[in-house]
Amino acid sequence: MAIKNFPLLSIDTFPRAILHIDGDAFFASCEQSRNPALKGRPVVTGKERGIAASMSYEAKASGAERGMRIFEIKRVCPEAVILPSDYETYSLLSKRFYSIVRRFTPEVEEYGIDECFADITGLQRPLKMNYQRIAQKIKEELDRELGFTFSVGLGPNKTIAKIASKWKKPSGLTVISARQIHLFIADLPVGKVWGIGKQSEAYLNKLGIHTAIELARKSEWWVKKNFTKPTVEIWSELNGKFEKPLNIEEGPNKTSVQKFRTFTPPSRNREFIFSQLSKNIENACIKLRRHKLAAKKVIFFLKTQDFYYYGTKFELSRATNIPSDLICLAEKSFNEFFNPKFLYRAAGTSLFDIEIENSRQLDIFGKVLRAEKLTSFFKAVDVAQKKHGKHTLYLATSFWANKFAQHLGKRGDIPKRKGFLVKGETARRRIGIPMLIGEEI
DNA sequence: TCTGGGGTCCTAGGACCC
DNA sequence: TCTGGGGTCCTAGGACCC
Repeated sequence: MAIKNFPLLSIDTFPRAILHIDGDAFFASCEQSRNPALKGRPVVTGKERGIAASMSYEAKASGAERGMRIFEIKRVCPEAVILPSDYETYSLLSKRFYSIVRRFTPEVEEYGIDECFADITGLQRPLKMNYQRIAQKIKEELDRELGFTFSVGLGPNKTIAKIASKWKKPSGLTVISARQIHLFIADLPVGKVWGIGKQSEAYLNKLGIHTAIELARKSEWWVKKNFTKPTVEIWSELNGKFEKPLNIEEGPNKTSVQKFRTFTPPSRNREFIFSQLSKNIENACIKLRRHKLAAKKVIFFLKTQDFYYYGTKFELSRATNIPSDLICLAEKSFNEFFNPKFLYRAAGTSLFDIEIENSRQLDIFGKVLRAEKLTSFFKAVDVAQKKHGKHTLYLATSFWANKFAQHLGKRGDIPKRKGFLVKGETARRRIGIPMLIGEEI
């Protein structure tokens, strides 16, 4: 099964033609795209937490690196423009990105906010272009319409397409046919291969494997003996096979929703910590409602200053996306996982067993009426928030968390900058009206 | 590097059943 | 019951990704 050194042939066949498309310095590029004055200048995002999340190539050239402290960035690159992350804008551009790729093929996997896979197998004839030309065309449309560059890789499967898109950055277009793979993986450290993490890398090293080609050349028997499914699939794809199908379900096909936030400084104040949890529950529910989903299982958890997690888990009698239900539950169980002796750094919730929202479903106690009322009430809240801004209306239990956020002037409540809105989007204002939700609703 | 915030998938092993 | 073997379902937790 090991690959051999084939001579390079002029005709390369692609049993499957898979693209991996990656936005270059995506967050920073989004900022430059919406504010042309920033083009050509070093831009760094991540101001809100003091750690660089993304940076433009101009900033990278000055020595800025991902994960650096903002004060370090200022030292190595004093002229850098430092901005807070604005995920709403980034995901907006991300959607435009996917839709441009979908002009060419419906087989698109939205893999991350700044990257996707696309299957263009069999499109040469209908598009009257070879695969490389199709890749080129997609790249041109992305670069032009979004106002920044993308790096594209073409290969026989996802693993190789990933290697290809990374080959030349920024603004690269790299083609790796099955018979050229060995040229690209000969010096590639095995830990750089998509899906090989720290653990696997260490284990592979122990077995004497250091480069991707050394793994590719092992026998199937050997790989199956030493590894489980994920690594076996990677091995197979390094040998040019197509093993990992694209997950092309569009939009939100989530299996879980998590909202989690660290607060500084850490706290042992019960009221404050509960309020943080409450706020996260609210936000998780907003996310569910936005996608018309509801969850049947929920975990509430706290993270201590020394990185231990404590939490509790519930299965509900029916799926919900109503925060007051969950907050009630969190309140009742809070003492099970909160210990006033500990210092906490974060609180969060995770919702899973997700279903399509269905408010008509009767709960075992027949509380459907109240549930329906609440559902329509929170629908109205969603509408109001769309109009006035995300953190204008919130539950009273989240009051302290919101106060705290305002005080720090960060997170989620960044006003949209004018001139960058597409139709239907409004600039946001922050008002901040706490409201009480009681049983009487 | 004293450490964000979201996710997905896989596997081992226990519970339970015949 | 002293004695197997086999199946399914579920869960917790690990590993990995951006």
